Amino acid sequence: MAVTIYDIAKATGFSITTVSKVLNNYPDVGKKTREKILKTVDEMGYYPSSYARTLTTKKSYTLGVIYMESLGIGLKHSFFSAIIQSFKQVVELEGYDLLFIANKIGDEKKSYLDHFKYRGVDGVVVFSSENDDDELEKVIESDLPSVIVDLDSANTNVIYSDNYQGTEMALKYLMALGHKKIAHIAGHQNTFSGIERMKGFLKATKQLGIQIPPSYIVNGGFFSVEGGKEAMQQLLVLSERPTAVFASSDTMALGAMEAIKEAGLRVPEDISIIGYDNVEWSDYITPKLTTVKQNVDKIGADAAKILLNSINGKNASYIKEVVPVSLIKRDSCSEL
Amino acid sequence: MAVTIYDIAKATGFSITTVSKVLNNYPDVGKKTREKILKTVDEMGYYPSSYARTLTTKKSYTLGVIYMESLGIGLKHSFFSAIIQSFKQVVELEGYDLLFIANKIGDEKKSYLDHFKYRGVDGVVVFSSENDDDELEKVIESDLPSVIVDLDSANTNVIYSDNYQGTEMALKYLMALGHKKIAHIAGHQNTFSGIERMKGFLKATKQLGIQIPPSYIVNGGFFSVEGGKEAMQQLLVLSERPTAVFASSDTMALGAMEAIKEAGLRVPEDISIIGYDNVEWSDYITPKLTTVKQNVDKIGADAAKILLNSINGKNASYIKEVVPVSLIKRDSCSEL
DNA sequence: TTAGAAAACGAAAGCGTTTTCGTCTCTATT
DNA sequence: AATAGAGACGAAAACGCTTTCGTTTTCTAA
Repeated sequence: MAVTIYDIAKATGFSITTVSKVLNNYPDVGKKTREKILKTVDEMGYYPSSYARTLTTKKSYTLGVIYMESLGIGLKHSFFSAIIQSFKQVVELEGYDLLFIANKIGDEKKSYLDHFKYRGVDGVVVFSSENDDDELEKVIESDLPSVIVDLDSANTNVIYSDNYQGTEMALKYLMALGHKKIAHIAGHQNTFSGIERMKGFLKATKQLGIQIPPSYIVNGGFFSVEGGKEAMQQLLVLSERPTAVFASSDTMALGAMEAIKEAGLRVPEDISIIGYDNVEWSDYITPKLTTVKQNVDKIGADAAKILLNSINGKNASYIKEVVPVSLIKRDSCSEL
Repeated sequence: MAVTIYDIAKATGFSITTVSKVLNNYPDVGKKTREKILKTVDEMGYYPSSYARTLTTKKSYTLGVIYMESLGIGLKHSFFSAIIQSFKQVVELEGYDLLFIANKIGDEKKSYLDHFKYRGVDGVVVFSSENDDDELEKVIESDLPSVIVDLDSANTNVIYSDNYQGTEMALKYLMALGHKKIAHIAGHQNTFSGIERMKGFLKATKQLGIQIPPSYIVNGGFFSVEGGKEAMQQLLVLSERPTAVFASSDTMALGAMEAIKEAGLRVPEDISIIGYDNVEWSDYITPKLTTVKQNVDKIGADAAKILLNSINGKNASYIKEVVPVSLIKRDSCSEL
């Protein structure tokens, strides 16, 4: 059907070897020959077959991507889609395409790893905050170059935001405003960022010398608005109500704000709120949400660079990169 | 490196033909043979090479996806990422993987079409609202099966929301509330949805028998918050101010709301606002935004089905599917 | 003019599959 | 006992490319 290297050879009168050579910029081919072949390639609309090529070279210029859909968010989560976007932009420069796979081949359910090997990807990037996934673990421990975003692991390259710095910044800011009764709406504890931010909260709070009663730490579930709302309601009925709340995500912060409003209180006058993520709409809600911003562009781009280096054998050992975050001060916090 | 069909053949003492046959469920192989081979396949951790397989079968079980990044939104746009998500889920069932390509191979910039052919994809899905893209046109007009989302074309399968129905519903709703002075903040007119909603507005408004002065139609740019705000500001200085505004997107509606607030007016008491898209945060802002919801899940899933049918030669001619929308009534509109 | 070096080119093997068609061995039928 | 047919299996070609290594041609210098 499509025109092959043989057609070009026949049309030009040279051998397929020579055609292949000009296609791959080999030096040992005459100038006139090269020009003639190139011209014919163009005229006949020839393009090589990536399959045939990969079959012999063992290099597919394809990167596998996994993202966790288990929470039902997946691509819709702007945190991930933004990272993927910037990731894609840098790998493109090197000629790599992205393959989103299903974890089944044909009829049988196959593991991600098997599927990636089947597809012959050169490397894998995984976007996931979720701990303890067997399939994931197999990919990480395999010899396939990989980088994993927003999760820690000793067995491959990792990159994630500095959750400790983030919580600490938030806490310091709140304390600078005079708050001492600070509560934490935690993200799900099966999630890397949920755990880290919780730990960060505990640590920073100790360092900064403020006492946090256990009742000030409530679980907000899977980073949902509803979860944040319910968590806040628990906080609201406390005899000694917190004056500020640090939520592990903007969605939960939003839920918390709703709960506060429904209780007839105001943000930030009665209770200050600080979120995490700086999602698109955090600047649009009322009051505008003060939040910790993750550097998604840098995370995506650096993840790409790490993976590319790993593929090219330039990484001696596994890289662990922790990306700084920044505090976006808006209107949801006020002085006590 | 990896174990091939030859290794299985050698280990079991059968020929590669027979091995291949059991792998592909051919009937002419003995029961014991089949079992033995299957066992060895499992033990040796064999998986076929998709490249070798595709090379002979011409079937890659790979679908190309294009989405427009020109507006700088791309994957981040929740409208697209939600559709991709549901699209992916149905094609996965048939064993297809998704390939996100760059529009270059190696060093040279190549067209999407060339790249898709190079990669040997079985079909292409394009997510784009943008008219007049040359590269896109080439893909659409090619013999590659394709489906295009949120854009109209006579040369391939298309699927999009019923923008006429959407605008009409919005307008009727506004009129039922007593509004007659209704303005439109239009989306960019190089965009399919921008154009369609504008046309829909004109048409419905005529049918419903209300007069709209030209000054009531303002351009909101590329569906940005900023653009919506500026557009609203133009509306605000009119001698006869509209009492309701239909914006072509939630983002622009949000911008409009900001402009109104800054002008010291209130939504919906002074001006009613209705958006389009039902983005995640439209339920979270104050007041909660009344908006037209697109059925993204259905769009994605049906796009997948259409493409799959097209690949399997089941579509006699090109399909055009228009998906109904629904009106989400919230708090940003009130009776006049 | 000629030997040797450099430049151009091609033959062939190999990559890992699928698939057609042929061969061989049974079993069942007459 | 002979034979037709079914059941199992394998040889070999084909898919489209890359790459090594050898061969031929052309050029340079003595």
